[in-house]
Amino acid sequence: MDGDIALSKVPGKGWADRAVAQAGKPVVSRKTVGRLSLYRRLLDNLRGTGTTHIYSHQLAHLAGVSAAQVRRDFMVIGYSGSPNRGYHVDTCLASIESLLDGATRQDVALVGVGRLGRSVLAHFAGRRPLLRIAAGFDTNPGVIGTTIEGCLVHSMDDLERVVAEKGIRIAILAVPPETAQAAADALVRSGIRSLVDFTAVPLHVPDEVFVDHMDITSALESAAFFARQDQGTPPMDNGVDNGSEADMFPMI
Amino acid sequence: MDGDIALSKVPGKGWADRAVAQAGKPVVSRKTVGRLSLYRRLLDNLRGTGTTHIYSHQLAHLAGVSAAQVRRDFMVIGYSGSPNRGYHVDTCLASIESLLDGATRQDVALVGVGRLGRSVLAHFAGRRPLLRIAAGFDTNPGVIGTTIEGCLVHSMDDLERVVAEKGIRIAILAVPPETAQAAADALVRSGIRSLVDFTAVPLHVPDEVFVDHMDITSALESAAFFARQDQGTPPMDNGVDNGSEADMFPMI
DNA sequence: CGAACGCCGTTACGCGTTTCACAAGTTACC
DNA sequence: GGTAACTTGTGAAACGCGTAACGGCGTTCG
Ligand SMILES: NC(=O)c1ccc[n+]([C@@H]2O[C@H](COP(=O)([O-])OP(=O)(O)OC[C@H]3O[C@@H](n4cnc5c(N)ncnc54)[C@H](O)[C@@H]3O)[C@@H](O)[C@H]2O)c1
Ligand SMILES: NC(=O)c1ccc[n+]([C@@H]2O[C@H](COP(=O)([O-])OP(=O)(O)OC[C@H]3O[C@@H](n4cnc5c(N)ncnc54)[C@H](O)[C@@H]3O)[C@@H](O)[C@H]2O)c1
Repeated sequence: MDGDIALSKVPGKGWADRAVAQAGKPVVSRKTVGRLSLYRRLLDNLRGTGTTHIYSHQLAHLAGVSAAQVRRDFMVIGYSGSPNRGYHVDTCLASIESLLDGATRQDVALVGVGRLGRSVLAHFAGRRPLLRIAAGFDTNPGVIGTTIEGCLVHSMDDLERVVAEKGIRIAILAVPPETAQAAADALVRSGIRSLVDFTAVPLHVPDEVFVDHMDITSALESAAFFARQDQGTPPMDNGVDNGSEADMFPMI
Repeated sequence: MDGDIALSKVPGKGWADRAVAQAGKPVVSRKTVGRLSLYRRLLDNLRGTGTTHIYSHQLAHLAGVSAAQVRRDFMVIGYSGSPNRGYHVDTCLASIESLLDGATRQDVALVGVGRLGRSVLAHFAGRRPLLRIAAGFDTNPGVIGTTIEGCLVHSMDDLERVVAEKGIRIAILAVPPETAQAAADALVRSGIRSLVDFTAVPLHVPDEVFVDHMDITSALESAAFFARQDQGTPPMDNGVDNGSEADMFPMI
């Protein structure tokens, strides 16, 4: 895997690494994007409950991060809340979504429509209008041609053609480990830009391609290792920062 | 001194962050454990090909990390290779496994035996003798009582009892998001120590419990975000460190 | 035989991220 | 009006972690 270092593009040197780059394009690290995605879900749920404003430490508590982290993340994307009302849920949400979702819809390819693939498919079906799993690919003749959760499964032979036709730039890889690298190669050839990989194999792809490795094996083995240690989660956890533990949620 | 100036060397908190703790128990970071799990799989495959020795830069290439990283990781766990032969696959593997696997078998509980749960089950079935998914739990009456991949599915009502009986300290959480926190609470009550969470919800558990969050939604949204950026993963990749790019694999 | 090479172990360093801490602002209440 | 109690925003320290670099040591070849 490629670790999880951020992606800052430092052109010169010192430079304003945080905040917005001059071209309006904010430079956001990988981890920050992941948290923003989480904040978005939380705020979305929150809006359903009629909440209109929220403080950083409240959102932090929901997200399981520190309050300073929340404020910093919002600073990175250039969103400001009122000093005493906290963050306005609607505008905050809009600000995050304008960054995470693009202006146009992005289609995703799912390579390997097995158990895991189907689970992912079901989970994402119709959840984000601007992020749609638009095509499946497999080698199993029994699956090719069928439509699962509104997603048509193609043959792997058609991968490059379909990906090009639909302008797909994101792929989810859920094939058996042995065929993972070959499938990744095919995806790269067809011009993929981002890859979410579920195989246990570290893929070799060009540096321009973003890869996120969801290594379930490592996760479980890590869990097993730390289950034997005295303490579970040594590093960061709930930063109280300010405010009491009690009456955390009067919330308007 | 490390950073810039020796400011606070307070023994209470600064502490020896790296290296081994004095009690022979190595202090290994979460990320290092994850990489060791990866090395282990790679070395295991490698052994199948008859390879007996491997250099740090070769293993690094396979794992997609830098050679210095591999050497440091092995230093952390106290394994040394021969200066000129590289690392001996068998002994290295034994060293990693003695750290990752414990002395005794660890049983794992799978909570939520749906599509995702079944996929995980199939993936781990009989793969690690010392890490076994020993019990499933679900609320669906159609699933309770059945045996899937050699794993008997119990009712959620029996969770605390079965977990206690089997001495389970590790759990995989794959239930619908709405019920995730309640299931986590039940697991914590029954004395769980580690949790691999697949729901999109940030769980609130005591600090002693290790939690690894596999957030597929964030992963995909991050992938979508970076697919729109100009470059994908610019920073470090293949650490050449030394040695040429060509003839990377003469290998014995 | 010795010198040059290649790899390992280790230490020091640098970078990215997180947290601390405080100025500035806003509201509410006396 | 004044002040007390909250916020947010943000510079700067602290921290975690990966990388560069150097010494050491076997091997190999001149
Ligand atoms: N299930 C997990 O939780 C888990 C954990 C770790 C890793 N993984 C990995 O995820 C992958 C998928 O797991 P799964 O449970 O869905 O397996 P699965 O066997 O149910 O599904 C694999 C699918 O890939 C298809 N396929 C096979 N070869 C292919 C190829 N060359 N090109 C395209 N499609 C191909 C198969 O037809 C099948 O539909 C596996 O690599 C597994 O190791 C899964
Ligand atoms: N599938 C993915 O890739 C993906 C991605 C992100 C998140 N998730 C999450 O993973 C979870 C499982 O996904 P899935 O596709 O397997 O869903 P699923 O519906 O196929 O399986 C859920 C299982 O949990 C059981 N269940 C329901 N309530 C329960 C309870 N209170 N206690 C115990 N078991 C209960 C159900 O009977 C079912 O068997 C979901 O929360 C989903 O959001 C999955």
